[in-house]
Amino acid sequence: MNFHFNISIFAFLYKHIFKNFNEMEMTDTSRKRRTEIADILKNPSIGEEVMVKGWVRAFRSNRFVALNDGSTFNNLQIVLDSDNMDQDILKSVSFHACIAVTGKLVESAGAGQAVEIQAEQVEILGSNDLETYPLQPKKQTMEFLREKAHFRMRTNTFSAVFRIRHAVAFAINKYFNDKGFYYMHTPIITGSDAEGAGEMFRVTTLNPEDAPKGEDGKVDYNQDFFGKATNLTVSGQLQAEIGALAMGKVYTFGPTFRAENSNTSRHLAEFWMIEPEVAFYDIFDNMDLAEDFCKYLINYVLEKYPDDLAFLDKRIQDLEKNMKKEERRPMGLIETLKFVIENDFERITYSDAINYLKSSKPYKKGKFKFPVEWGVDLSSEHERWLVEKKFKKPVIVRDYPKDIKSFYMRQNEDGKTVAAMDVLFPGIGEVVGGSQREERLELLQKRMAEMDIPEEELNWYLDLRRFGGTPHSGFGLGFERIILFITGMSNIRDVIAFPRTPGNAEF
RNA sequence: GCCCCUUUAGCUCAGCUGGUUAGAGCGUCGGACUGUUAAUCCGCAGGUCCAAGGUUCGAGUCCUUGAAGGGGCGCCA
Repeated sequence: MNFHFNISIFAFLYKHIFKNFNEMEMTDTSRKRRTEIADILKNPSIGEEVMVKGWVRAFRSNRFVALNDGSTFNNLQIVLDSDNMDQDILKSVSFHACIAVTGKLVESAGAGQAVEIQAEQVEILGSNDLETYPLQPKKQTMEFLREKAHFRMRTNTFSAVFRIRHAVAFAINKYFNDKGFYYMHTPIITGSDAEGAGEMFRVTTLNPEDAPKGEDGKVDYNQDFFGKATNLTVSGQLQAEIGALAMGKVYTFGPTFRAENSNTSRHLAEFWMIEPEVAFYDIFDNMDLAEDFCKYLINYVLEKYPDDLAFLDKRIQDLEKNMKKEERRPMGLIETLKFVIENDFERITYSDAINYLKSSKPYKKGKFKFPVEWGVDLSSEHERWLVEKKFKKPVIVRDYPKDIKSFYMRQNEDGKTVAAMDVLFPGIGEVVGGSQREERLELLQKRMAEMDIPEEELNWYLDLRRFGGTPHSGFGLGFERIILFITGMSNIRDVIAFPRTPGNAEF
């Protein structure tokens, strides 16, 4: 009785829970285990029968399919015997259709690839109607593909970009882990609006059309979800300092939101930022870390993703063929990346920068639009001149005038400057912004008062100085900006899957 | 937020000082093709010239306003 009961339970489970699995086995090609194309190309087992699944990148001569499954930049060639095939299936083998192929892996008879599959069975997993499908097997503009963001990852360019994006994200965690940093998650929703890094997005559950009002007629955020006004984070730095002053070395790596109306190829409203924060580090340790970190990330991609980089490199060269010499990049992509990791970043002070700019040709000829004067922030034309013309490599500028920088930066002995540093890269400008933090309570309080930052909001931050404080430093690195540099793409909207910018939040 | 540019076939573009039925390449579709590498070759189809208003005998072309996209600048990472 018991035995029979168990049997029927099993039959029930099999029938209902494993039903889908059972149905999958009905199709012949699905029964075998699928092999990823990256594995086949890395370690080809000639003569063996394999099954691959992927998307058709090209179909030539009624015979050759270039198949890509995303596991690698490279395609696998499938050879079809079109005469001895179901003609309906053959017709469905079209651009970007999804297919499963079973066949024998053989050495390729043609040039251009080492191995190929002699197809014995082809199954159409997802057909593709080319009369309505927007993508074409040809060069398409970035602007067009941006509008078709749900398809653009199927292209060589974007799949390469997003593989590299993954690689850099992984390398960031590896770098810090190997160096004994702790990965810290700082809040996405913050109750502090004193962070001073830009306009914030309000987070609320109140009905904007019918929000409760206080006696002063203003919205009463005491009745909001958190009992106070809250926003999306613009920086995890202040909270990361809490971590650094307890765990020594920490870093954050998460989304950041800025409601600035910035319309440039270097700004996003939602982007990812890496913020290491280290106890006992001064501004020079901080610069060493920033430089070593940037070089590590670039080197990691050069070592692990050469095929993707080579494609992006060639893509840029093709693009620049029709451009005037002075508009082209001075070096190829891979050449530039190698140059950056093999040379020291130039290190100058803000005052040096002003002097260099004042003795520059464009300054003397009156070509700069913005004033070059001690105390005024460098504008992007000045930064570009320093990086692209004067030094021709990344430049770290430090010791900025205190009046153009944030309240928490450590005041220097001269009484005029703070221990701030920016790392500037060719083509994209500021990639890193950081500083040694002001650890002296009185000086910090004085600075906050001068800049009208209420102490009550940041008492916890001041406590870090009151109780067991120490000198410490950190910086923020724009994740998409470093991806922009490594991939050689020219618009930041093309290195994030679903860009959020003023007036645009599609997908 | 400011300045500049663009908008013509599915995509990328040409279209002269306003003047017949608006063109090309690529793609699609149809055909050929068993060693191709965004294959190639032959053929057909495909257009509310961004929108609204205006000037004119006549507007893809000139003017005004708006929209969308791009580039530069500011703010920053």
